[in-house]
Amino acid sequence: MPMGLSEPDLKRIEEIVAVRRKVKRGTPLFRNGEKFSSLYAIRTGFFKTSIATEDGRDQVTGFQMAGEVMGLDGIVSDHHTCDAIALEDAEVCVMPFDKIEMLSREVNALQHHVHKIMSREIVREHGVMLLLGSMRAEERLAAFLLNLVQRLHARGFSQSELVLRMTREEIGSYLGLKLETVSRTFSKFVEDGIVEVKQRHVRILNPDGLRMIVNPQTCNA
Amino acid sequence: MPMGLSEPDLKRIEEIVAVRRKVKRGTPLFRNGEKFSSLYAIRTGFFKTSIATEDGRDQVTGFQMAGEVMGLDGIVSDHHTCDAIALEDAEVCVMPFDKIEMLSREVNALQHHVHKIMSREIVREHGVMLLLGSMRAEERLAAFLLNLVQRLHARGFSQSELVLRMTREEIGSYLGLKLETVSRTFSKFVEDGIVEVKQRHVRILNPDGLRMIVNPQTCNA
DNA sequence: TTTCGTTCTTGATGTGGATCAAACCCTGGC
DNA sequence: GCCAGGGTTTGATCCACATCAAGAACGAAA
Repeated sequence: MPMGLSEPDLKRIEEIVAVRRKVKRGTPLFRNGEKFSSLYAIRTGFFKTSIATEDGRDQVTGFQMAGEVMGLDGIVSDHHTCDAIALEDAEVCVMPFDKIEMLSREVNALQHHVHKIMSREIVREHGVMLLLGSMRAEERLAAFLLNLVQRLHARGFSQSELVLRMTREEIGSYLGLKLETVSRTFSKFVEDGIVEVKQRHVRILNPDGLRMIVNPQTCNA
Repeated sequence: MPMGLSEPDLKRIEEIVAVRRKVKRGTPLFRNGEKFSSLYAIRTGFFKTSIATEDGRDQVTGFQMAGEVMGLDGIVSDHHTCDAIALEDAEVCVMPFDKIEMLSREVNALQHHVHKIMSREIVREHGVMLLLGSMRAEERLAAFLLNLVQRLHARGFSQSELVLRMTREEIGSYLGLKLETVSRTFSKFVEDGIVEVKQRHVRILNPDGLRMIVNPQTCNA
């Protein structure tokens, strides 16, 4: 949240995020088709969002962690267009969107903050399109790992160690790969001494190696 | 734009979209890295947006036509993060974003409209992720064609005939395919009697055939 | 009109990742 | 502790699309 807000403004924003909701692991926070009414800010836990087609195809569109916002997809049609599933027990702030709109008319900083959150999501998805459209399996997984640790590090976790909250299949769905390919690519990285993998525990031994794989040019390692 | 606005509100919105800018074919409306200040609504013409990596990779993130808005990516960092190139001579409305924010504080309908436009873009990109992540070449091209004619039809053009404004290579970049594959897939569709293709002129002979390819289940044809 | 450059088509061949299959390893429940 | 079942690894094979290559068709400019 932006800084430098006046006392009464802060108070009113706090009111918006006052309502909490717990979501058990494996359980949906919302589902495709449900009426949209609120955005959700993750307090604790880890989510995936995914869309499904009638013919059983399934695409994970993102993994969300503490501090990130879900539900933006629901604004346009007043209904959610994807599923948000908790990958571990989680707690979210329920932020009624009409209240957000009301308050952001009066608090400029909130208004701009909301716009930035939506713009950030658009830019993130551009990056995913680049990944899905033009990268090879190793590049995709390397980019994925780098992105995850970077976000975790920004939240005070290790730069080199992480616990995957999702299955190989979910990673594969997100990256446009089959789970076997994800597994093989992990094994390849281990062989090359770039990472250590013990089930869902990953330790990055050579971050520059990963960067090198994603972008051979801009890397001096 | 939403209906049912009061006379003075309409007047002020018109002021925002008063400034026009012409963009010649092949020319950028804005480029990655440029300072962000305005959103652009297309009046006439056709654009592509794309992102480029240092190592020469290039991903077309969308094709935009009359009535659609570009520039949303620039809000988050105050700088554009993609290139917008006119694929034919075009004219856009320049909408200063600070004015949009100012006015949308007072005109609720405008505020919600802006939110919907951003949400729509997020949902559109989810669809592209599904396409890139899980569809085969024929499915991608069929989905692409259906999407294009649908949008053109909504603008009063034919349901069955369209002129592609972009090259095979640009289509390929958007769909995560090489230009040869795009060309071959077109040829396949022609063989199957689904479309007629004469260079960039496409006539859809069997729209259900296309729908069938995209989604075999939900189709009775 | 001719010419040049870009775009497009088509063929031959190669390959990265999908698919199919089997075994292994955790974890949670009893 | 033991068992059941989801999750993971690894191998063998296949195939969709990429790559490489050569023309052909078209449009713009001279």
